[in-house]
Amino acid sequence: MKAEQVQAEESHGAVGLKLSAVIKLSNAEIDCLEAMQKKVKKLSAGSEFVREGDPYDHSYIVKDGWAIRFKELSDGRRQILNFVLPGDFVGLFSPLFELADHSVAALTDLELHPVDPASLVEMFSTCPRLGAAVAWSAGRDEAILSEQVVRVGRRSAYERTGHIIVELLHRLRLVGEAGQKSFELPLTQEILADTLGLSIVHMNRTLRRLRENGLVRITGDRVVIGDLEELISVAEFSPHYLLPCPLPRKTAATLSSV
Amino acid sequence: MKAEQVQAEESHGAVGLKLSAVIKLSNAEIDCLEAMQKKVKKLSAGSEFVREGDPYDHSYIVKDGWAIRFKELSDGRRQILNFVLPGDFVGLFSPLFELADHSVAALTDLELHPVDPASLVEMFSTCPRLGAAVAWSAGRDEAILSEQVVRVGRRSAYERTGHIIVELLHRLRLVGEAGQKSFELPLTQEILADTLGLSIVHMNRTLRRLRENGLVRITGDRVVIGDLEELISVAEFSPHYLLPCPLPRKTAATLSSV
DNA sequence: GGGGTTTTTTAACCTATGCTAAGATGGAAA
DNA sequence: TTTCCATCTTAGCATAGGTTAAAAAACCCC
Repeated sequence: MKAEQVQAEESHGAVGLKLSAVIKLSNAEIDCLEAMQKKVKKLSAGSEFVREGDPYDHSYIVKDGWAIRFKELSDGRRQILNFVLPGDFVGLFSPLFELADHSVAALTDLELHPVDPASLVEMFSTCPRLGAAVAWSAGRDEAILSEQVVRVGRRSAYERTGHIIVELLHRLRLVGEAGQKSFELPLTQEILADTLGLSIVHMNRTLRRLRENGLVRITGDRVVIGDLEELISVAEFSPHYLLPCPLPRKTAATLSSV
Repeated sequence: MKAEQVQAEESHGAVGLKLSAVIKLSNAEIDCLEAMQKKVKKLSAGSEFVREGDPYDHSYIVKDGWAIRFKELSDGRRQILNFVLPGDFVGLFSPLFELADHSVAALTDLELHPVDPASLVEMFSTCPRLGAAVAWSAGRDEAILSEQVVRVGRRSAYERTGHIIVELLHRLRLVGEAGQKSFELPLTQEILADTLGLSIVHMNRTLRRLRENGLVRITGDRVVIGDLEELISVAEFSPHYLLPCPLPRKTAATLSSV
């Protein structure tokens, strides 16, 4: 944990860690990134800080903690769209919309950096390479959402569960929050069920099966993966939608000409 | 059909129609939009023009026809992520990625405008308001994908089917391709099933039920909605994630200062 | 450290949806 | 016209996953 902390500091927060996997950050870009992380807003676990149908105000960068983006139906059914982890953006495009199309709630105590639209626009024009990295992050979020559609639409409960665990492992590793085969998972089985489109009871059955097969053990709020290779194979997990690929040459050339 | 054609011409293609619902296009912006629609690439129905795992090359604007974005699992299961309609962008962010994370195939004969990354970047810097409208379109695509997660994760087969029909009605209306309660639907029940995460047989059963209840009738490749209010209510459909809202005042102010 | 709340776990039973199979329909090609 | 192939439709049966209920375990808060 200490080592992770230090590395995070050196990389200017979780978001710095994430983006520096895409571009090597210059000093100007580091300054720009730091400028966006001046303010800190603290929220406690459970607070719903974006509500579907309400007017948007800010975008945020998550400094620390977990959140969920979700939608609810009138009879109480809830679908979680995605987990929001340290280094993630919340509502990056929101300045372009009048009203929020989904809600966001803190799963743990949360530290956010509010980012106002003007400084975002400025960032895109003064640091285009950094802007491209941020846009990469937005594109990756969309890829994660796509994978969520496949998970929920075409995979069995067993496959879904394995798949999201491996996804979280990869995403958390990138921001220095996971070991080789384990990580903190600060959420209940109900939350998992609402993410994977399952009932709580079947979620529990499925986790038991994964445990009995030696693939994954969840104790308290920690996940330990017993057989990662087998899990990846069962879930048919391919990490390429998550990987930070350094900007393609062509794109880099285009941008640096600005 | 004639009237629609004419309106589309006046608005500089389906994409012009869509974006002009967000910002009133200036002459400079119209020129910029036209410049992106110089080239036309024609593809015939069934051709898979983006393949998961292949390197990306272009972004496209759809001039005419339908396509699907989808992913496949190794045993043949397929999940369609979204339909691509006239006026939509394909792979807007793709220049930022090395490899495609999903495939795209033409459902009908297709006319595309290839857009090269350099002219996109230029568009964002020379016509920021147009850029904002394009970003709005990207954000809306993400909202559509979110709704797809909810559909597939938490709605019944009956609700899912009603919901996507109303969504398509709205999306097509915006680009002048749907009447008040009917539109062309150039796809098989298999495609619908792969969109909604259902088996073909159950898709058929569900459509029969909608027909028997007088909500929707699909004949050949045309959808006619019998009772739109009831359909919206059954599906718990709310259009706000699709609506073109003129850019919020604050955002417009921020952008025009650039 | 005890009482209350939330979460997990299990069992028994039920249903929406999947699967297999086979006939009907319809359009394209020859 | 006839043939062929894809698509649609229906029937009958199978099952993954939902529901209800209730006990056990874990977690809080005084």
